[in-house]
Amino acid sequence: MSEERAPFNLEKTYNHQEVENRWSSARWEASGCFHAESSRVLSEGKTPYAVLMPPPNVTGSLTLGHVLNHTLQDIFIRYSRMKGREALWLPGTDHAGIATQTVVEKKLRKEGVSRHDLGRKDFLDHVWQWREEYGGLILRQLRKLGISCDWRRNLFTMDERASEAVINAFIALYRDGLVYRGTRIINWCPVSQTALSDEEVIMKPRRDKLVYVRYPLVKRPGEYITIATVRPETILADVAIAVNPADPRYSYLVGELVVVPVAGRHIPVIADDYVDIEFGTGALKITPAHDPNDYEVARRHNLPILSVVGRDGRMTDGYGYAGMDRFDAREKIMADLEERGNLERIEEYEHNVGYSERADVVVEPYLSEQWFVRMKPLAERALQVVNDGQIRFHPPHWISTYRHWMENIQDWCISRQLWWGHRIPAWYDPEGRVWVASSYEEACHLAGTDKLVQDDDVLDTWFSSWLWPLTTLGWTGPHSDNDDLRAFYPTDTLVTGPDIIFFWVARMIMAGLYFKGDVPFRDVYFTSIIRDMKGRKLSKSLGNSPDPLRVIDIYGTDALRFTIIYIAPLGQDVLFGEEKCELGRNFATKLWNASRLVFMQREKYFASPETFEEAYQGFVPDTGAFTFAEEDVLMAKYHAMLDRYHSAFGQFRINDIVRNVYDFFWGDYCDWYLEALKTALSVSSDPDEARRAVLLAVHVLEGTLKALHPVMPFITDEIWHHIARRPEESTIALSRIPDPIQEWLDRDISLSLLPRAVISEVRSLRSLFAVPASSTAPLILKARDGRSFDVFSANREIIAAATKCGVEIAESFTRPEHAAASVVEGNELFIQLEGLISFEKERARLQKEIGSISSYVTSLKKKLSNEGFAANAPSDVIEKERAKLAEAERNLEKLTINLQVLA
RNA sequence: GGGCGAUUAGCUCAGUUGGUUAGAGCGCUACAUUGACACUGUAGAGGUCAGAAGUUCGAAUCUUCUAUCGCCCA
Repeated sequence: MSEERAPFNLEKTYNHQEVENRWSSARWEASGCFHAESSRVLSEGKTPYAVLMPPPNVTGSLTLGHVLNHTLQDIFIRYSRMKGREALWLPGTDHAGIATQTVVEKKLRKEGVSRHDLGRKDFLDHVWQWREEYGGLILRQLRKLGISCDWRRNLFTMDERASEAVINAFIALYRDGLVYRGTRIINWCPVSQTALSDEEVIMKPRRDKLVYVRYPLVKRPGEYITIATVRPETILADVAIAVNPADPRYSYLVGELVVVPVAGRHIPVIADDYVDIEFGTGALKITPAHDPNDYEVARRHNLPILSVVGRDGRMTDGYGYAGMDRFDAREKIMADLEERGNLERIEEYEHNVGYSERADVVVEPYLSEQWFVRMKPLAERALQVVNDGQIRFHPPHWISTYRHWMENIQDWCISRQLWWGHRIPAWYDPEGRVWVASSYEEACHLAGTDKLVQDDDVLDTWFSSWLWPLTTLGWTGPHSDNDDLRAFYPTDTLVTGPDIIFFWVARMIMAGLYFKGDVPFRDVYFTSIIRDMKGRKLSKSLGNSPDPLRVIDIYGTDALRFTIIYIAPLGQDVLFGEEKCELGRNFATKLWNASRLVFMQREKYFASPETFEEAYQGFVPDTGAFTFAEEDVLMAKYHAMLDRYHSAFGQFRINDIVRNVYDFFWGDYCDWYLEALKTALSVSSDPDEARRAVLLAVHVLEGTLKALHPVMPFITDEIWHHIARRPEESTIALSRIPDPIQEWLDRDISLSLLPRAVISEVRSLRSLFAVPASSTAPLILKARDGRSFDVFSANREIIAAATKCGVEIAESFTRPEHAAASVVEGNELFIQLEGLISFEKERARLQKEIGSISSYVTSLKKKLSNEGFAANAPSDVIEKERAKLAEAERNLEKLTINLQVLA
């Protein structure tokens, strides 16, 4: 326990690097302040709050997307912790099957070795070694963000515990008939040489050639059917020509045979509703091995299946193209078709083509035997819980996207022809029968033989990710139970990008319901997509993605966190440019300097830290002790800020939170209150009064620091440690954020706002008449009534300092000559500017002012005399309009008199 | 083709259930540098809220259509 004596004030200038290093995550982590315990929920009755970190890919490095996502999660977690909940943030990383295997293979290739040279076991050793060396990068970078996870619970999807869960989940689904093995056309990546799920295929527009090809009719010499295709190389695998049965152009040909160009085979003309009469020529070639729709047509018509493209994307046909790349074969076959007279014409054609997400090559629809998860039974309940609000989406419009996907869901291809991943727990006996078991021994026992061979394939990485809400809490299979699960499942808020709503969010909901019988989380916050200033997606190839670590070096973590939240409204894309971080940096500097001012005043009026702390400890703001109007305004604005703050959290409007605190602190606290405080202290002759004023300033500063802490954790902890001497290991993160007090919210501060209004008006007039800033002008205030008079009197010095005027508060009416005059809520003010103003100018100004107020009065009168308005508008609205009118008329009258006096 | 979203000041965006003479930040203009802060302060200019029609006493806000842009799914 080191008791560090905090200096009584802050350094002159704010140095974010020094402060952020001092409160680095490492230090927070060392104190264990971010650890959560199930016992505090189960035995001490604390309310749990849990967040699952979407596990970043181990091959990844920090992007702005991570910054936004993790800052949001940290804000939720820190806020909940500061509300007194047992806050658990579960971190981890994802083994990213294809990406990681690709990275390691590339590295080995440089050393001249292929994974096949090494063999499966040695290759996997290399992957693990790579992961040990480089896989921690992303987590180290995340720590720079100051995020407050319980790092003890860090989980990797390939860890033993997580792997056990994956295997047991697979087995349970298999036994329930929800996992099956089947022959299907799947998305094949010829580069990674593995199957992909539909979600791993990115549709991209591509300019291709639509080739019109003539198929001669066997029994009608000289006649032919023309089809249009973008994949002429698959002509070699055609098994039929299909037409729509309702298409009169072709109905007479159904049942006849045509000759496949180049191949020379005879294939039938068939009729099927699937064919679109409008598209191309209305006749469609059927190539079941290379198109999923054609595959279905072929099955309906009992047609054979021919394949001409292999696993590596090269041709495998028997017509002389074998070994050629599929795209080269396409060119060659077009030339050959032309030579043989089968080519009718070629059109330019733009269409969407599927690309492999990782390898970025055109995926090949490929017929093969794979493992699938039957999705329909899982999707029904998963859709239900979102429809009935057991899980809420923020913003809610994502529900429609989710619903649409769930209602049209296809089975999930989960096998991957990779080595890095969870190997499928299925063994084949010599007869080819499959045995699914948790181990070889168990499989032998089931099969009654030890001559078993394990399936070579591994499971899709998302097959482990969909169990994340369970595995992070120690679940290893359907019968798992432990304190963490009991305390923290279901978790509370999931923060993720809408791009993985199907990949991950939907599947976690399915898994949670299926394996645990309950939803995995209550609220899903979908983050904004970050783009560059031109609105383009951030990408490595465009070179338009700023390196967050560099931005942090320049502006500071707090500044980056603040800025990205400030500019990222719920559910909207964000245009980010580094220089926007000036906003956050400037705010951090403002916070620092304002605190320094407050601490300077504290130093002036309190003899020592001890005397201050003693007074501060029992301090409660008391309206009776206020000496100037801004103290009253401050407290009302402060509580209004807290009120909006907490309700914004309830509504997941995180960017409202920062705007709210920013506006309060900069606008009210600094611009108005601190300026008034400086004057009040300088003219005060009562040290007790001065001390009370300083205590209030610190009180509101501390509350604001707490409210800001979830967004700017470093600077707030630093300043908080200067409010009172606190042990080094104590942290603002474990303090409580104040709640608004109703009494302050209800308080009418309209009188206390009068000095502000007068100050603004005088400043505006001074500026309008170009009164030199150096000259002091006499200002006469004529109060509307006794209460206004009292407020002006009590704040005379403050008004004088803020306006650089000698202020006289007049009781009797003495209209001065040579003055600029104005009215503020019925109170008249005159700035004597003899020799300084032109009467012409003042007259013109007054006339303009009177003109605009008159038209305002007219519009208000019109509104109020409208019968419909009187009959339908709520009474408080009518009251408000009446008050506006009365006010405007009063001002109008006084301005008119002023004009008459001038004239 | 289907679905979702956007369109408010030069730029980037707030504007929560309809009740403002429509706001902020940046940029711009003018003024202000020895007491917290130029990463600042004060004042100011700048908008027929994409267009049209409708609902309503009242529309940036609700409805319909149109235009432009973006995303997702065929």
